[in-house]
Amino acid sequence: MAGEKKLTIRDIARMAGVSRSTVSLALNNSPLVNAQTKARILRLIEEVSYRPNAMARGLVSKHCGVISVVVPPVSHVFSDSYFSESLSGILDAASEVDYRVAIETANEEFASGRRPERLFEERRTDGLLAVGALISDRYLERLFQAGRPVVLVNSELGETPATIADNEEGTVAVVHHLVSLGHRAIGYIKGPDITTTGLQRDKGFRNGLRLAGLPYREDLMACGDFSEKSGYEAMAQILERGPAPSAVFAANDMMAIGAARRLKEAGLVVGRDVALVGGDDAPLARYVEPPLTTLRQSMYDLGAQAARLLLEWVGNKRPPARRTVLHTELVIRASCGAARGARAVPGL
Amino acid sequence: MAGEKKLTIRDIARMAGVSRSTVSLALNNSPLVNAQTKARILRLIEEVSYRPNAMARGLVSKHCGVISVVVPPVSHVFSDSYFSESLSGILDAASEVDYRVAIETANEEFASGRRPERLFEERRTDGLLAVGALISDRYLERLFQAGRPVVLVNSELGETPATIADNEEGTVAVVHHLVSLGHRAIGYIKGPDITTTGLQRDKGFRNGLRLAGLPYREDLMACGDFSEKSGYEAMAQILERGPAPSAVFAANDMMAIGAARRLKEAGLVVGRDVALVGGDDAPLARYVEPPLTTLRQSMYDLGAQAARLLLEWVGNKRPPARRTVLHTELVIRASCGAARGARAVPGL
DNA sequence: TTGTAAGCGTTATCAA
DNA sequence: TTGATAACGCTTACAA
Repeated sequence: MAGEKKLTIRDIARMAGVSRSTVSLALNNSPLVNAQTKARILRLIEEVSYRPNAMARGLVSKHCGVISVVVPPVSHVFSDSYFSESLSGILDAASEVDYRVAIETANEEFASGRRPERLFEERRTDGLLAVGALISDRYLERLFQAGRPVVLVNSELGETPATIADNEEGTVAVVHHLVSLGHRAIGYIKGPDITTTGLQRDKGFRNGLRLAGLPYREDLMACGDFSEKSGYEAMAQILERGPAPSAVFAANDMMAIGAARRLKEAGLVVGRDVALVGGDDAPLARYVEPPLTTLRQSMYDLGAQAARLLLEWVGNKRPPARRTVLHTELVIRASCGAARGARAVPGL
Repeated sequence: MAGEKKLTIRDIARMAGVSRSTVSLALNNSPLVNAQTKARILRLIEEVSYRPNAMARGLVSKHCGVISVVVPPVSHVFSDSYFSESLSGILDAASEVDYRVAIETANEEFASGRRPERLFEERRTDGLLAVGALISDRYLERLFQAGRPVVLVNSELGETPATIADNEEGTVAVVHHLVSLGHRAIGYIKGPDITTTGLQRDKGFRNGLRLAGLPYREDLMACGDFSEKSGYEAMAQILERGPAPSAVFAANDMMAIGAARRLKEAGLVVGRDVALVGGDDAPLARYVEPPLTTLRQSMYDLGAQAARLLLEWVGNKRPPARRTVLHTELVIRASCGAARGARAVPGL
């Protein structure tokens, strides 16, 4: 449509009556160019709306202005607030420094086919962010040790730089809260051992019991995989073994919601007969009936912070501090039994 | 770490004892190179794991291997299945042809600052996908008319190529279903007029009533903006005006959930006293109590299909057919009153 | 079928 | 302070 063909730095140089390098210097805001000349060139550039070619720039500078976010290959991965919120944080942090964000799905051949290293080798990305990596994702450590800029969002993997939430401390607080409400037999739906969050919350749960002088009861525990279904099944197992505990802690909200479904089937009313606590503060948590008490970790902040670390690294060529820890927060809602004096927060 | 410095096409040429252009031809699978030579070169490339520099390639080919997805600037945009599912579809379609996907947030200055045109001019993207664009997003038409590859996901904007769902027909089916259950007074929570989906469902609702020989009753209608809160408030308005209708259609699931909250406050039981239907089949729809009957549109498919169209366009340099229409599906769950003989689908 | 050479649009080096 | 000129790593006519 637009009859004009693409302008290059040559055209600008000619139009401004200077050389290409002068234009380049002006463009990159170098102090080596006369302020007046610079202003004149920049004005011209604005007028004719010239845009430097990013690929030509990148060819020389060795930077492409893109960071990549690796997410698990689940089809509805972004429906999970865990990922969607961290992505929002990442996008905001990247746009602050005019970087673009690309998404990579970690399908089966991703690690085995050395896709991440290819991304770097082909110069398609300047750095990698992995959200909710599993401890089996060794390729991330491999990348880090090869000197690639990599930051983990909410997981720990050896020395690889990461942002994490203090889920262990938070879970101690969860137990403390339940105990303070008078609960002594606390059911536990454990998260997967291959996730940092699962491990952290497990440690916290056990510590919490210890601090309260309560025993860790295997008969009240069952394992899940963070899915709703697994929470339902874990709850079923626990109920089969004996009388229902007066309180249940599930390592995340989806499992808590599954557990609630099973409890309801057993004729128990969550919030009255059984106190229930989950984790993550998923959007769903406030819509279920009753609204779910949960251990909130701000995935938005974890994502944004990780992106900032990564971008700094890319800029400085020097890895940042190994870990950044953000705080979790216990959000008390009706599922915990407001009647017993707990501070309740409305569902919406 | 790795002591070896980056290999270039020169190195490969030297090692293989051929010229650079031969390597290039082999790399691009050209028929102009001897099959044996090609095989030998490719084997060598594999052995030494040489990776062509994408930016150098792009500088010549004028393609960067990236398409961009524009999403609204809402912080939790990906928590909305509408966006997250379409993104999954887009990712899968892009990976089929080894393209990468970048995310762009359409914040205030996005359109006014001509960000999208910059992306193209700076050669940072090969094409644009807009998910759930508003009819006020005129910049998308502008881009299309300037010859830029743009495809809309689930919206219509002049001649711009798009994939859409047949929400109008689907909504006619919704009304038909409610009428067949015996409902005559159907409450209506209307979606925003600036969205294609809102308009489609509005047309469908009116058509459905007309086909059933029922009047469109202003007193049973209120407008929302697709948010849970707006659904709650719209329902409140309708209830203030008179006796509750026996059925309510809300133009999307979040508004339906808000409406359910208000109905519950009014002492009405959804699925028994009032039939409720939403739209989108959000993940939440099956978790609320009772599970929500909804008009499903597969955002995954809409996204994937749009991405395929876009990528074809980028490849061929020729715009695809103007529109692709995918079907919606009425998913019947308990909120519609299984007791009246409707086919019920379990909540999970 | 293969090699030579001329770009692609920048940045960076080094004189002037 | 500015201007030639040489990279950057690849593709593609064109020649051999």
